[in-house]
Amino acid sequence: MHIDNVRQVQPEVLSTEKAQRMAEFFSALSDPHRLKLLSALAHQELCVCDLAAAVKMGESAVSHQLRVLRSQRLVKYRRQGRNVYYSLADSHIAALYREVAEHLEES
Amino acid sequence: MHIDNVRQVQPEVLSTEKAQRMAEFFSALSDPHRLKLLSALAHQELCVCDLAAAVKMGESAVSHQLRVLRSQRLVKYRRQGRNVYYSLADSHIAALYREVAEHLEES
DNA sequence: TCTTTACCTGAACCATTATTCAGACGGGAA
DNA sequence: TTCCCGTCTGAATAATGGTTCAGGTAAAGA
Repeated sequence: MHIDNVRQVQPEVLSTEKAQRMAEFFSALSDPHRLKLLSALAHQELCVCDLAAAVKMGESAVSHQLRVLRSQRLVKYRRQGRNVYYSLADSHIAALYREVAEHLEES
Repeated sequence: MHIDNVRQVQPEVLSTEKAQRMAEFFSALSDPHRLKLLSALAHQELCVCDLAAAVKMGESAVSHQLRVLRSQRLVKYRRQGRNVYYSLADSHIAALYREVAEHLEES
């Protein structure tokens, strides 16, 4: 054990609150079905039933997953008649996607 | 249901394999303790017992979490005598961190 | 060699999360 | 109003993930 190293690093460690918030954000991205939904929405705005058909999931399951994405503000939505149209919330998501894709390409 | 929209989007949807790999990557980042470990390593290289002290976890728990980070190549390590020193694997991690922090700042 | 320190591993237990099903709500059309 | 369609919700079950404990390996020193 090297107490001096520990003391140096301790103030740099993420606070529990920030670590928690960040973990919740990554959790929202840690499911293949949700990533498929996002990749579909990256292309165009879609309503729930179309999303379900595009990624081959039940509509209820899609609705549950969209709630998770909504809770982290990854998607936004608008109601039009009987349909609710979802789309990506902001541009960070696309940048994030590229970063990760790049990391995963490296063998 | 709008079959034309579904047909347009379907080829843009992530393949199951890629979605799976990406989900596993984000899963590795979806735990507050692992994020604390990474934030410590972003500052300097550390051995397991110092990491455990810095983030106030048991050494066994740290070892388990490091295995997850290793499996996604988020960290690398080298043995020196009885100690194993861990550090961040590459520069994408820092960029990723900034992207997410920016997203989370937006209220 | 025997002991100690640092680290890793597997299994058990507990907590969290995903999926499905059934039903409810809300808007539009008859 | 009544019915249908699209969407959401809550509960039950199944699966996944984290922590702890006990034990096991590897390296250094007595």
